[in-house]
Amino acid sequence: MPVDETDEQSAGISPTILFRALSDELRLIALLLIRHKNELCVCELTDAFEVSQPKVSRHLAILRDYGLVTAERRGQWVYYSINASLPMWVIRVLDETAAHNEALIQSPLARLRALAEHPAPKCP
Amino acid sequence: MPVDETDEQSAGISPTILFRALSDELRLIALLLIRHKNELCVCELTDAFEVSQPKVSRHLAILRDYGLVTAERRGQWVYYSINASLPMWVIRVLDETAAHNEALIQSPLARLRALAEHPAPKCP
DNA sequence: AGCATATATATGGATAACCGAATATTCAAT
DNA sequence: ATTGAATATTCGGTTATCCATATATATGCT
Repeated sequence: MPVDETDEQSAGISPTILFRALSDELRLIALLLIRHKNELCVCELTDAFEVSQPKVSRHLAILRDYGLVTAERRGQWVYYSINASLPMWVIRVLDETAAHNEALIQSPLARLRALAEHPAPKCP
Repeated sequence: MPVDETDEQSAGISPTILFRALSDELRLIALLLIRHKNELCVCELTDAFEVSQPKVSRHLAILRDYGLVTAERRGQWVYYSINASLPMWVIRVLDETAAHNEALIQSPLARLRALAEHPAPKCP
């Protein structure tokens, strides 16, 4: 289990914690997707990754415990966004990573878009 | 437009691997110190961290295996430097981290400087 | 109330990461 | 060749991480 993030906001995240969060591919890509789409709910990410829902939920919980994302419940869905109080350098690390590794998020992003289209997604 | 023709260099490091390398505090600080000082040998880092030599050596081996640093033997010493063929975005991630977390490297850096001074260091 | 959907958590087990201590290797100098 | 210093590697053990499965909670609808 992660860490005790007692402070709700603006806590300068420790670099070691940040990089540990990013060291898992699903967490990294999820973060980049969330940053790219502004917000995403669990079922969208579950579809995007084609993995089990508990797996996505667990990793999102880690990102939340680390203070990287915030969760907002809206109806039956829980939407995750980048924590607005993250220091800018963390955002720059994310964007730098995204900008030079487009292939990373490519297929899950394509799946996200496909779901937004025709096949009547169950999530939104 | 793709940039890498010389595939011997410009080793595109996987973001996941990069962040895993940085997720250990000793490795992260060692990397930042090496970047700051241009090159460092094992005994200097061992003194800077005040930990055992095998521990430093093991972590440097990981950084080397991941392609983040290169090692050059000079006499009895082995000097580690940042891998010159790392993509720029990786360097920017490192510098961004260093610039906004000065406290991280503070004490080992002070110890490095102290060693460069009076007490006749054994390494250099 | 009762059912369906979305999300979260708990459990047990496999694998990986890290560590300290001991041992190897490599080089320089006698 | 032997010694000593610097570095690298191996070994056993502990802890952390990840996973799949099962179950729990929460919301919405009828």
